Amino acid sequence: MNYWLMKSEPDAFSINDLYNKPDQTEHWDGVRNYQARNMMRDDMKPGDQVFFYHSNCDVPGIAGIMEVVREGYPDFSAFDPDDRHFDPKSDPANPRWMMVDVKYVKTLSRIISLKELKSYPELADLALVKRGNRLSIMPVSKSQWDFILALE
DNA sequence: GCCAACGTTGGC
DNA sequence: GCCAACGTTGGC
Repeated sequence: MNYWLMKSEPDAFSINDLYNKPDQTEHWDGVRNYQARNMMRDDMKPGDQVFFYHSNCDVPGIAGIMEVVREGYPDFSAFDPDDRHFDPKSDPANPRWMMVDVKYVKTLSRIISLKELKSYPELADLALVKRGNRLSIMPVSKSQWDFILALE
């Protein structure tokens, strides 16, 4: 099993929004970055555990946990001219962008803030805390995962 | 294949 | 709202 962290702006889609979805499941559409796409296409499998990270908000940090329930498949929002993430270069016959489905697992009892995550030497290698990192999906090691969970 | 221009991300 | 970081685009 693998572990991940996925970012979302809570104004657009938060852990509460996921909680309120039918079956508490949603497709993670709109990712338009090749590195992140490759991880969803090649590496994320049902059963993988994922931190839900709230970005670009008052207190950026880890807000909850979700689980991958469907492996990578074409991101159909790329085919919709009315969608914010429409990409005319993504051909339905040869889709450029992929997504996975995720299911709500739990909301943490508190937000574990970016500021706090940066303060632990144990997490120095976590891509999230590296300067300038903008990846919206990143791998988390088992030891990092366990360490962060123990902070709650 | 280089690289300047441009757009986006996301913390602060 | 600012701006550093950085990915993408497109002219050459």
